[in-house]
Amino acid sequence: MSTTILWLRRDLRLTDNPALEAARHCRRLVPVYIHDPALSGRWAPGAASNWWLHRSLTALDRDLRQLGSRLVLRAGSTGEVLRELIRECNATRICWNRRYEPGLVLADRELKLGLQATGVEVQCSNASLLFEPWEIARKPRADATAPYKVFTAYWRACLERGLPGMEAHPRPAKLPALPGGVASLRPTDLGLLPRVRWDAGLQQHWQPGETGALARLNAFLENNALDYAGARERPAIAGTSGLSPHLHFGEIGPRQVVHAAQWRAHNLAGNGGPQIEAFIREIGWREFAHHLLFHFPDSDREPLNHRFRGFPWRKKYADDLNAWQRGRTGIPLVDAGMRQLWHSGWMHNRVRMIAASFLTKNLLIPWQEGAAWFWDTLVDADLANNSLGWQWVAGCGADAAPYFRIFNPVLQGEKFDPEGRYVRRWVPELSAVPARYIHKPWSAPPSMQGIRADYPPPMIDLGRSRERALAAYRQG
DNA sequence: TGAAATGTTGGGGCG
DNA sequence: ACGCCCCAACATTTC
Repeated sequence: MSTTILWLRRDLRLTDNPALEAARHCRRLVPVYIHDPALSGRWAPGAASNWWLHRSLTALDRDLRQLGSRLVLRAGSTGEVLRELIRECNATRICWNRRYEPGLVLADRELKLGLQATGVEVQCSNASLLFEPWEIARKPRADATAPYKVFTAYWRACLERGLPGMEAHPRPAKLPALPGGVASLRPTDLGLLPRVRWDAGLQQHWQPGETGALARLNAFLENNALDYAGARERPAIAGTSGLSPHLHFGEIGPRQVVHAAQWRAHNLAGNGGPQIEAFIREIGWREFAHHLLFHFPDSDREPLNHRFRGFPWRKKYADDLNAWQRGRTGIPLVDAGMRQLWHSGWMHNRVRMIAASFLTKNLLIPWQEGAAWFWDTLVDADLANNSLGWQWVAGCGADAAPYFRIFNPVLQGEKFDPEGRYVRRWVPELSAVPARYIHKPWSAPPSMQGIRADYPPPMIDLGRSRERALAAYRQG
């Protein structure tokens, strides 16, 4: 009887895991995670992402042990580690779930061919997307296909094809045991945790791992789904699902999410439907992002719209970029968002758009700088989502916001955080400012300012910088 | 998944 | 009763 290796990557779960499903019918199963920093190329994961990974691997090992198995941790060059492991345990078969980032696709293909050439059976599956990136395509001519570049058209094509709503592969009740004597590193050996323990904030906000992911999903569908469309716009409310980091690491899959959401809609008599539909559409944006990055593999750093290649971004902006990163722009809603990010490894989506608009439009700093900072600080840092989001805001992406759409953080605050609860939570220097002025404390009469002295004045005039951006975008 | 400027309408105060 | 102004509320357009 055979020994099978289950190579886990961004699919750190036991439910609805096609590679696990393919692998588990064997005599001996070797679940392995390989830490191979060289593989991430120019996008080495940031500290927040590494923190999450550490916790997630720990949780996965615990879950595997409950089923009579455990997680083997190795570090080094992926190909060498796998070959060595195959030799060590006489494995005849290896199963994994695909990744779609540029570089990894090619590396996987080479690895697969190399392993097959040595007589190892390789089986690849899809655990992380509703549709493979090549599965949805336009047909501009009868004899040609092309990737979508407009979300609504893309999503319509997905819906017409039909979302995979089938029941997920259930979590196995038991897994084949590991062969004896397979060595493993401990999670701490991977050096993923920060040397300076700044992660207390992350700790209190998140529960990495499959159990935490499923708890999030259920709590969201139970408590927030009914009012999703409205509540998700309000950063002071926990109205979003909070699933993004869990989805990134594959602690839960989009098929499970969609299936559970549709089931919930089915049980919500009447008006629940549109709300759930709005939620599933956000899963659609995630799919669209992966579709785009797969077909335009340099869109993580080059504008998709080539007219932006010579765009007049500012050249010297180190101090301004630093003020934005630290949440010291003097614009309350922007600062609140940037501090939420730093403290919790996450930022509410509406505030992401506003903070990104401020950086790229009001400050005219290249979107790549913002993307790099988000990459370093977000627990849900995901190359496809991050690249699409920044290009969308900057106006150079697919289906992008038109150049003249410049968020006014004051109006956005008054609209979506009317009492200023979000700002007060993350910018305590402003906690005594009356609601009327919380989003524009500089305009409060001196008698009732309530700003603590350590809060900076606005670093830039919103009106004038808006005009400057419009001029730059018109000519660019 | 904007904002700001401009245009239109209609009610109320007032001479 | 009437015209006029003011301005809020809403709609349209422009960036």
